[in-house]
This record gives sequence, structure tokens and C-alpha cells, in this order.
Amino acid sequence: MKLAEAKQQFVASWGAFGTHWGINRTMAQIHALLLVSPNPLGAEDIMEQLNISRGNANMNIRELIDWALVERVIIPGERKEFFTAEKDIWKVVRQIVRERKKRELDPMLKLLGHLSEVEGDKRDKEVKTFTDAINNIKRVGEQADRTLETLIKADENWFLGSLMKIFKTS
Amino acid sequence: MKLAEAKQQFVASWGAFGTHWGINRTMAQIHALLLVSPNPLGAEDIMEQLNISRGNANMNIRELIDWALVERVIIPGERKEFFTAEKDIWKVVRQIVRERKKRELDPMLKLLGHLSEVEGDKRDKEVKTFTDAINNIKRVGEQADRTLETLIKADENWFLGSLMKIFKTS
DNA sequence: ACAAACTTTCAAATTATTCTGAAAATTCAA
DNA sequence: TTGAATTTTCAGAATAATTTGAAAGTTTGT
Repeated sequence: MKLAEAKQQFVASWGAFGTHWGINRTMAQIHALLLVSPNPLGAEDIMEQLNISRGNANMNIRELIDWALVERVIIPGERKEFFTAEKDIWKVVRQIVRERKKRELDPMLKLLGHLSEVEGDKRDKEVKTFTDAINNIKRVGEQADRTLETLIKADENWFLGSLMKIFKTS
Repeated sequence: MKLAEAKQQFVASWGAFGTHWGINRTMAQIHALLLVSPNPLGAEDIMEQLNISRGNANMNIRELIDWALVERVIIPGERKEFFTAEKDIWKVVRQIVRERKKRELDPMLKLLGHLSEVEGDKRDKEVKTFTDAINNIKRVGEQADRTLETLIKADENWFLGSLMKIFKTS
């Protein structure tokens, strides 16, 4: 397979993959494109390679910067901005986990805390089922919270080395 | 907070939560509703409580059954079908992980295997950057694959007990 | 201060997804 | 076998998300 074709396919697949995870297709495609580009790209390059408008490119690049997956690069002597993606995939994963935890898991746990304080007789089956469900979800959520927190703080070697061994031997 | 209100809020939030994870709002709401319902519900109940059409209810219930998160229940003496959700949240998590791994991670790893065989001179910076990126993603993906596989097979006590200790002390 | 180069914004258009509701199909008791 | 109860299907409607492109805004060299 030729490089151009492989790149094409990777960008397309990464885009499709993203849509299953609540990430907009173009954003994922820009990220993919930057991941496999040795040099920083300008907005023009991105627009051209993905066939998207200036506004679309701008908006999604900013979103990627907001997620800290992409950063602006100033190239001396050039007027315009360039963009580059973090190439260390473990950093990328940790960054995504960190952001999604903050944006989604934390608020959810807060809500569950509220909901577990529903008033009512616990001998009422309706009430019991509700509080049981909420408390179970809360427990699992809190466990996920701790696990993800550890993952976020873990460095690559620790994760690839120790965790793997731990999982394998248990 | 009253039960009815709390239920309401839980169903709504679970629905919103789902949309961030590529799950359609109604499907997540039906799941939430069944999670907090002590008894199996009929299609009518679901339609009524969520204010949705028969077609919508039917489609999303079937999707939930397809994911093995909900199952049909036959109540003796009743003509129509009832539905109930798995209440053990760890089972639910494992089931979701199992399905998404099968539907998304496995195909992605297969594709990455293909793409890593791109032809070209490795001293070409373009080629090197591409294969490096693909191989890095592949490695991380394979690690995730192993970890998730272990999680799928793990029983609740093992996960809540050992893993937590392991993470805490490392 | 000027103006060319570049970036950002956002209303409107496009595209994708979800939902409805009525008709068709199926099931089942009698 | 019949027909009432129930489920399924799916074309079109409604809604939501994404994208465009041109105008407004900003930056920078002279």
C-alpha cells in the first residue's frame, strides 16, 4: 500500500472512530492528519487535504487546542500560524481521559450524590430500587474515578510495565 | 427531593450522558428508566413515561436487547411483552466494554495492522512519521485490548478489591 | 497610520440523526 | 380459522449537528 493511500485511510477511519465516541468527525480527522504529519501544518494545508472550509478548520483546530491535543507553532519568518499534534499516544490518551473525567464523570458523580438523598420510606419497593440503583452506580463511578485518576498520574513505563504484569498474574 | 422528581432527573441526565458517548438519548433514557424500576415495564409504560412514540420505543428497546443490557420478560397471564434491565452495574459495564471492544477496538487494531505495512523507504521522513504513529497507536491499542480483556473476565470482587489496592499502593 | 496577511465569527445552508405514526405483520386465544 | 391484541417496519417529518463562506476583526511589517 502506498503512503498517500494509507494516510487517506487512516484519516478516514480515525474520523469514523471518533464519531462513536462523541467526537466530531472533522475534529478527529484533523487530529489524525497532524498525527502523521512530520511537520506542522497551516490552516491552508488542513483545509486542502481534508476538503473543508476555513471556518470549519478554524473551529475544530481551536477545539483540539482546547483539549490540549494540538498546539500552535510559530515558524520564524512565517506570518501565519502552524499546528502540530502531540505524538506520544500515551500522553494523548491521558489527556483525553483527564478532560472527559472532568467534563463528564465528575458532574455525574456530583449528581448521583444528590440523588442518593431522595426522601421516602426505604421499605417502599420503588424507593429502595431507586436508591439501590443510584448507590450502585455511584460506587462504580467512584471506583472508575480512582482508577482513572491513577491512570492520569501514571507514567508510560509504569503503565506498560507494572500494570500489564499485575493484570497477567492475577 | 421527592422520588418522582429524582427519577425524572436521573433519566434525563443519563440520557444526556449517553449522547457524549455515541449512545442515542432515548436509548439511554429507556435504560435508565428500567434501571430504577422494580418491576418489568411494558412498551406502553415506557412510551408514556418518556413521552415517545411506539416506533421509537420499539426500536430502542430492541437495540438495548441487542446490547444485552435489557431482556424480555414474559409475565404469565399477560399477553404483551415486558422488559427489564440488568441491575448489577458491574455486569452492565463489562457488557458494554465487551460489545464496544468487539465493535470498535478489534476492527481498529485490524486496520492498524494493515496500515503498518505501508511500503516506502523508512529514511523518508513522511514514511517514518506515518509508520511510527501507526505503530505507537497499535501498541497502545493492544495494551488497551489486553487490559479490557482482563476487565471483562474479572469478577466484581476481584476488581473492587485487588485492583483498588494495587492502584493505591503503586 | 496604513494595508496586506491572516484569523475569527456567525447566520444561513447543508447534512445527519432521530422520531413519529399509521400500515403491515405477527401472535395467540377461542 | 378468525380477529383482537400486540409488535414491527419504514417513509416522511422533525430535530440536531455540522459546515460553509463572506464579513468583521486582528496582527504585523513598513
